[in-house]
Amino acid sequence: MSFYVTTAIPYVNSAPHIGFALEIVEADALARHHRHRGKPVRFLTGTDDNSLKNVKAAQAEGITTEELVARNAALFEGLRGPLALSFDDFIKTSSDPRHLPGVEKLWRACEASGDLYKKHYEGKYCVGCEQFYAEADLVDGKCPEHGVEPQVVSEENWFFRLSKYADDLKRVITSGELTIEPESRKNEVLSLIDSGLQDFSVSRSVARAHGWGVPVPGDPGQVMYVWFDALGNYITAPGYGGGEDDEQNFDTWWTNGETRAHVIGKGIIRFHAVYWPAMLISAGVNLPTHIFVHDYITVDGKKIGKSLGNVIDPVAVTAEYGTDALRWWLLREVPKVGDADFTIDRLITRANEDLANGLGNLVNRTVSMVHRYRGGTVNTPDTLVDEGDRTFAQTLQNLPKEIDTALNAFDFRAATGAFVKAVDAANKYVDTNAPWALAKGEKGGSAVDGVRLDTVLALLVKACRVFGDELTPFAPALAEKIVAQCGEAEKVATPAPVFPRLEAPTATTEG
RNA sequence: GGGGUGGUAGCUCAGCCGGUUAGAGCAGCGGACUCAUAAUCCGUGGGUCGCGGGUUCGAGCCCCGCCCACCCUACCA
Repeated sequence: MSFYVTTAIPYVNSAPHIGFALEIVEADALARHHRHRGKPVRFLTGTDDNSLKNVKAAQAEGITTEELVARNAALFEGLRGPLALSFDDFIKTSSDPRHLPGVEKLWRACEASGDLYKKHYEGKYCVGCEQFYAEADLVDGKCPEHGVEPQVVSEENWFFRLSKYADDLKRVITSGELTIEPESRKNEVLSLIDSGLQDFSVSRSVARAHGWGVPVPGDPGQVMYVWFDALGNYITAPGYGGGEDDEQNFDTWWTNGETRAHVIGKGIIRFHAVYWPAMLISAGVNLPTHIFVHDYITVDGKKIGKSLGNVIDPVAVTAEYGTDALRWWLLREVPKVGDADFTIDRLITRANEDLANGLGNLVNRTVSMVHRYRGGTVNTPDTLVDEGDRTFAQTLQNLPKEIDTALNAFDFRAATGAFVKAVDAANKYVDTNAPWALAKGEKGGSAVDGVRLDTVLALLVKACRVFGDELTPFAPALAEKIVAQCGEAEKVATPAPVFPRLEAPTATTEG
């Protein structure tokens, strides 16, 4: 019955950008949707604190790693208001008391299965990437990503016996026990598994980690590879490895949960769809049921990068254009497969088109007419006899199901698209039935027109109420305004625009 | 080097298992209406479906090669 959804936990060496906003808004839309449909929902997000990159970033600023992590984690947690997020839990892997015991338990469970072993390892390691590079990958002896010479590292590390799990992984992914969406990503993972899985290092020396990270149980000279501990957050947060109450909580959301979904970006599939399930199988813990992989957001046609100077601060965008506009763009325009290009212009166009002109105007004209022609009172007919009325009523009735279907497939664009289509149908319905003409007819003595006017207005109010309701997962603030505006039972509130058109920024800001 | 994804109207994208004249929205053009946030509604122009072959009665969809963009991953077959 339950729905548990997570985002990846970003490492916090800088402020959140719009790419993470996409991920967390998608997860939020899912959480709100299922909550709205009456399911028990738990939505987790948090920060990956134990990355060596955080140590480096802190050094560069001359502050302690703890300070840096705390400060930047606050920026991520602070997205809650600006993005209207409804997460139930926020875990910080370096300071949350639940995390350490849970990850230790996970480690020991893998160890007990005989899947952790020590091996001598030597290689060229880039601190920026936190990974080893083969000689051939280096460009002029330097890391292709960061342009610096990697360190030569030689040490004994713990390894995880990933090679052992190829068949298990293939089985769970092929059978759908672990669903990977979109399908193309699933195929990608399967071919990745087929290409051969090698054991991977799950620890590093304390020295290389600058003393930062989760100590390996029983081996104080080593700390866990950051991915090992970071992935663990998905189960340590709901209570794995905690006390009795925690374990009960863990059973509710994970072990016995109906849906356990991870929303992640395409760059970290291997960790989530290969390493993580293997670790869980090894530890005897249930697997996630769904992994949804989103692509990236580009800005003005270019990849997001600090060096390019095109980092978009989602908080600044919402301050300028509003939370609903940004959420709406993320959920309405980003395709399920393929990168999406963000521009302020598109954000504005989308919001004005759908939310102001389409939905907002519909609500406004509907409520206004109820006031103008009926003094704010809705007279609902007992039955619908008109063919057009029935068709329209059917459209409204179908909408929730269409949204369900789309969101079950993680297709946000299809879900919001179905919504917009229904709003369009409502605006057409207004014009087709021309309530103003019916009002005229009634004034001229036509009782038939009067009855007809009641019916049309009642259906429109119903439509607006349905829209207010169904909009909740996507644009919660606007949804609430619409619900309030449409009133209850036979009364509607005083008309006032629920979503004023957005103005484009003045051209003087260019260049 | 290997694997993958995308390349469909000016723009953003749909096109399920191959099946009539390839769709939507926006932008453009023309018209209607007045309840409404200069909103809404109707009509309309616009496409060699990246390129070249092939399979088929029939291909945007399948196969082969190539080009472009992006992602993952490696010197292992």
